[in-house]
Amino acid sequence: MDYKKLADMLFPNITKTISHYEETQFPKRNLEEGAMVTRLAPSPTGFIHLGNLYGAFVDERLARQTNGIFMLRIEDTDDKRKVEGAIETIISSLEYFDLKFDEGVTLDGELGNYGPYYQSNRVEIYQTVAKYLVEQGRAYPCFCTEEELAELRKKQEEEKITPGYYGKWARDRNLSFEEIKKRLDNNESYVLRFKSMGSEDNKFEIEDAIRGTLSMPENFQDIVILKTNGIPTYHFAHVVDDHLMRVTHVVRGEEWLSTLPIHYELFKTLNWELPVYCHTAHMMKIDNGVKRKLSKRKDPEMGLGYYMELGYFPQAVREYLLTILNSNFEEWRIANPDSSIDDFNFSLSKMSTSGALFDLDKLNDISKEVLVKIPVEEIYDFLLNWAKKYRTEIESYLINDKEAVLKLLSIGRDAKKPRKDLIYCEQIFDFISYYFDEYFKIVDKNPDNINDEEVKVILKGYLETYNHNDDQSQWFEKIREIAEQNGYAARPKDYKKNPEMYKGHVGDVSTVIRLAVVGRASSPDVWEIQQILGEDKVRERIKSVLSN
RNA sequence: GGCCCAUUGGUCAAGCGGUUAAGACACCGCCCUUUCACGGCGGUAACAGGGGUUCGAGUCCCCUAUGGGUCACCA
Repeated sequence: MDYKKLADMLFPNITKTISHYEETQFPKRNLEEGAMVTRLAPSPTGFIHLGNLYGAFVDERLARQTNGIFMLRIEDTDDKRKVEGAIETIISSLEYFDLKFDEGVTLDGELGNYGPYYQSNRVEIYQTVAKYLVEQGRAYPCFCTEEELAELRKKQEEEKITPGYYGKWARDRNLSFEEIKKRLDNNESYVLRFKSMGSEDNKFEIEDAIRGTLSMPENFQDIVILKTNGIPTYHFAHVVDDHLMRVTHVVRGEEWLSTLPIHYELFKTLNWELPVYCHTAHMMKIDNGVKRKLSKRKDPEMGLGYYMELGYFPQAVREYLLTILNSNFEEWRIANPDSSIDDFNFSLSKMSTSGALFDLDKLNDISKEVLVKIPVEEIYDFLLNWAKKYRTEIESYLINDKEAVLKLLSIGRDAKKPRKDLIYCEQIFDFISYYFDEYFKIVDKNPDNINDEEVKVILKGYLETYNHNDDQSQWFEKIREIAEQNGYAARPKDYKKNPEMYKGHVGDVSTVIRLAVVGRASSPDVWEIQQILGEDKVRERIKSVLSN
């Protein structure tokens, strides 16, 4: 068989060679020693979840840490899956979480010299490589129809042998030139298959930067590399692109592990250097007591949009991700509470190989720690931006009462043991919403030992003695007096010693006041809140309860 | 079903042949305290099971179980 002739017949329009691309168009990158080139290569299905962010974060850390390149390539080789606006969603979601690309697809065009960065625009490149494989006798056209393949599979399953297109089952593997020409002239459609030389019985070893040495069987399937429409499959595009784009580290989910032998054989056949593979564990979710992989269909709350709508801070999410990404991060953080995460030495070998369950409690806890270190002005700005996008009805409140909001957010923050109340925007607004009359509402109940009559007595006394200019201790002294006058212990300790002597203690009294002013049984310091509310609002709220 | 990967408390996880098997989150209790939050102290709770190898096994080997992944002209 004259493979050269076959190649020319199959690809008459392909005139460039691989070395043209390797030497002229996509030469080796001139980066410093050890610089890693990573890529995020999503398909534009429009949905991006926490697991994707997890993987993207690995890419980003690696590139950032080594002064390498982090690029975005769109794997749009399957138009059935294309979703309108998906790319915008992907880019803006990642941007929200502070993941910025050095190269590749951006919101306004493409950046970098190794493009195009849409795989659909790289067809000529793939075909050039495919043509080479045909010339080498390592790729051939296959005219089998879907039905024929289904039948083949059925037969193989009945005989209980490994299904697939390989060896003697590869019907079109040894078609003669004339036969192929005849079918081509006949306009029959075909796919291009890779001719595998591997054997199921042979094993090979490969290093994975996360998992260590892997032992896998060789690939032996004649996989499709170009589909009927001339577009490559993932396997082929991955090998060609990551080689030509000079990617050094391929970070991807563990679902790719089982196709690694295919990629391995492709790289070897083309005599290209293998990238370092990094197969990450999946992020899992607990569902009816069982752990399972995150699913885009079943787990919309795992979508990044969910966190953006609730207004989680990117710093918090990044920090959380890092704790599950690298097991020593938390200890490092405790030792270096004020360092930037850029100073943390992220390491692939410290990554877990089993899937982590997403833990919202932990995220929230980390978020509290992170937010307490962010200046209130910054929190305010973030909150406002969030409101502009997701809660337009509260935007004007935040703007009109900016000073008050800043103060509300600051209560108890700069103490030696600062309060850690703030987690995410939705929660933050709820936390301060009592300030706004339109949102103020009494939601909790008075203590059981205090009936409505008693409540009025207490509030009446409070209103009569209230002086907005009292300092905090003067103010609380008065509350103690009210407590005592009405049969409550002025100090909780007294009450604990002799509970039968009192109706309750000063805490009960202040709860009544807190409820009238803030609307909730739990809140930061009432005196501070009152100072922010202003005298009129305080008196109004007390009066309103009294008049009920 | 074949192949591949995984398996330490409720969760995330240290651990690389000898440890009282760390730590964090969650939970519970106590303390601080006018509530809450913060903080402090303490507590419950784990090596999936069975065989080996070894003086000694969470750590090495084998089997089983469980979970996950993958077996497309999807990525």
